[in-house]
Amino acid sequence: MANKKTNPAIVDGKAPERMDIRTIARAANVSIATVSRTINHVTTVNPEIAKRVWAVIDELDYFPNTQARALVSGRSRIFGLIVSEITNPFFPELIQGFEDIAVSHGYEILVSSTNYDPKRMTHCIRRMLERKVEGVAVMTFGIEEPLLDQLAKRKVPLVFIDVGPKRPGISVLKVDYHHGIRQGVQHLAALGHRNISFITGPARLHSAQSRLTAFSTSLKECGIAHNPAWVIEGDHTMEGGIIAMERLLATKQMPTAVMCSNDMTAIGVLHKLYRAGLRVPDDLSVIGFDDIHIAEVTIPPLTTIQMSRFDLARAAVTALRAHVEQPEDAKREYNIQTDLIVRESTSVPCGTAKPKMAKAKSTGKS
Amino acid sequence: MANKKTNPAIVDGKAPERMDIRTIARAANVSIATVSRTINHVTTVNPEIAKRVWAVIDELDYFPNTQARALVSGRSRIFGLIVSEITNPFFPELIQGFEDIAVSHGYEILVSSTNYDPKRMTHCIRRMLERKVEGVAVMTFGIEEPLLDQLAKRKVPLVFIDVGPKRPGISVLKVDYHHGIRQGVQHLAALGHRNISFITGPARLHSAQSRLTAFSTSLKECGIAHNPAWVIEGDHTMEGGIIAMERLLATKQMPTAVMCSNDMTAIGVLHKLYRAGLRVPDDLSVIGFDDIHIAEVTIPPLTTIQMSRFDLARAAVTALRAHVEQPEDAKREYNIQTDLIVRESTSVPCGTAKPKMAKAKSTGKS
DNA sequence: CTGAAAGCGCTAACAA
DNA sequence: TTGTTAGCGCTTTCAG
Repeated sequence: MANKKTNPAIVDGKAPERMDIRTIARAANVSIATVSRTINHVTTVNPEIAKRVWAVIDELDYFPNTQARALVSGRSRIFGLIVSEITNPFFPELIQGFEDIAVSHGYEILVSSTNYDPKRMTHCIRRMLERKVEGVAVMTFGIEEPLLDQLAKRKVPLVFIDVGPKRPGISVLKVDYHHGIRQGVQHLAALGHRNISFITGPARLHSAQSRLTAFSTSLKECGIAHNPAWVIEGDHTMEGGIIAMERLLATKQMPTAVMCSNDMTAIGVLHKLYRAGLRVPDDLSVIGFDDIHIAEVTIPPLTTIQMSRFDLARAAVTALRAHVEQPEDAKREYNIQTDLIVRESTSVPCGTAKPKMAKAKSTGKS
Repeated sequence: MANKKTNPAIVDGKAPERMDIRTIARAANVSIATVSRTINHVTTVNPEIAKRVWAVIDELDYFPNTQARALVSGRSRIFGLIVSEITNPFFPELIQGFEDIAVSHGYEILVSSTNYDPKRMTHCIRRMLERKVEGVAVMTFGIEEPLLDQLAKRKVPLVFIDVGPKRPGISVLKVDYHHGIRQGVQHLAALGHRNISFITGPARLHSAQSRLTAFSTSLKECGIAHNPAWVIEGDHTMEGGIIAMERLLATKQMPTAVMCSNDMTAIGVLHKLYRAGLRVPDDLSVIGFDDIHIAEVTIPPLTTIQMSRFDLARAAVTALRAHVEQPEDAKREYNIQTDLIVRESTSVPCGTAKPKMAKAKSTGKS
């Protein structure tokens, strides 16, 4: 009784129940192969016929089954995106860009946040592998080895930030931390600051190290002494910023300015200073890093170093696509710039030019 | 002549190239059906054999191809999650919870933000349909009709916030705005405020309307007059909060307290007041809504009404799973509570005697 | 340029 | 309890 592919819709005259490629083929009076070619814009299809097929597709409101497509073609058209923690505003802004760009190129994205938990990381890699992602952007500012092995073993194209193994299929987004951080230090130096503290990110994160290194290098460039007691370890969270600032307040000699490894830390610092009754920037200047959206409205608005989420997202997608679509001309490295954004959390050192006012009132505004 | 499924790996003695179910079956000396049953924990499999199969699976580091599985079973195990804008901190916190819970039940999630753009919305529905999501949580605080039609037509289970059509396969998360907002108004009233302003969300969003209604109702309950001039339309963004506050500052008679439809608006308000040289809560009390993470460290820390992202996420996943797995006992409605969190942005009205310590769960630290 | 047919890797009857 | 087999909906040779 070999009825070929037995689509009931075809057997009797009733309205097709299953909206599949066969239904379209039948309605357009062509073979499923032709429908497939039409959908995939294969140029050898007779334009007349293609038009007819499209008409049917539109009329019946048909769209191909992605699962089936992926299964047979081996291409899922999904990119994975792993971030440290989605609740840090930096990441949603990055995700947004990544999504927009990926989607505009026909890819879907699978986001997952690891919360710095190796277990989660492993699990999330596994999920991505199961869903057969065609590439993964690891935007965690720090590489976990086991992760890498799992992914590399399956030969999934990867993009990292800052550092990554030099291997085919892997690209790295090189962030020029030094450029922006030097601007920040110079800005502080120009204001007259000589005693500058730095609150780092988690010590094991490579990007946090890079930022710290950029800071001390810049300090040297400005001929400013580097006081190790003023380097406090934070963890890129507000809470970490608060704790770090507490520790800083407890030191013998206070700095006149603080640079933070990211904006969330700076927000924590601002908060702690507020609690301590200290004014920013009158008593202490504060500089952040990232330039997340809310940095514009902190009190006072945060002077910070901008790292473009959009550039990061675009470079990541570009790299991944290159690996998938034209492996030969996939670049190994992409450069990302950073730049100082001066707002109002920086000023001359305490006791310098501006006379202290008795009351903490509004500081200079635009 | 029918070599069965011709897996080259099986033909010769070399290491298997394709890691599929057949490779496992062969290595474990069973049929692929048995492997499939083992993986799916079908109880009729002989424990001895199952053990052997699992051993092989572990050894070869095999995992099933999700695409194939989805294709044949008709179950993608993907839930869609649509949010308004991922860059509003409220949403990442919700996404995080949704992801955690969904993943713990074996579902993957596809997130997309509409940015209040109907075009994006349509496109994103389409993408979800193509990926064959088994359900969609529409966490946009406002329904767009066309969206609904598209999804409903395909009979995809849906979860909405606040309102949604009463139809099988659709659940609604009823947020009890009134409970928390009344607490807020009472808190203000107890402090002595009689002149209270409300900055709304986008007028077309149902949730924004509900919050406003809850506000005016609560006002009446406290016997406070409702002054329409003090109801300003915002848009749930910081910028909107700034603009709304500007308009409020321009009114003839200023209120002594402001309630905001969400925390981002409140943050904008705080910023504008800072700019205007006004102190919070001395000159004006401010209350937010949502209790996003940074509300704890705004300056001053924000008194706000908490709506649990985690409860929302859990209810959404629960509802979706119910529709998929036990349609008969899927609930139509789920209730979400809201509660006042008193911090430091509220105090007695300007000009009143001495501020007294606010009671309730104050989070005053050091 | 178009159609027939062979699977992609897996699940789910149906047999044994 | 286990194995055999027929597809899920689509892409892709390979003929015609």
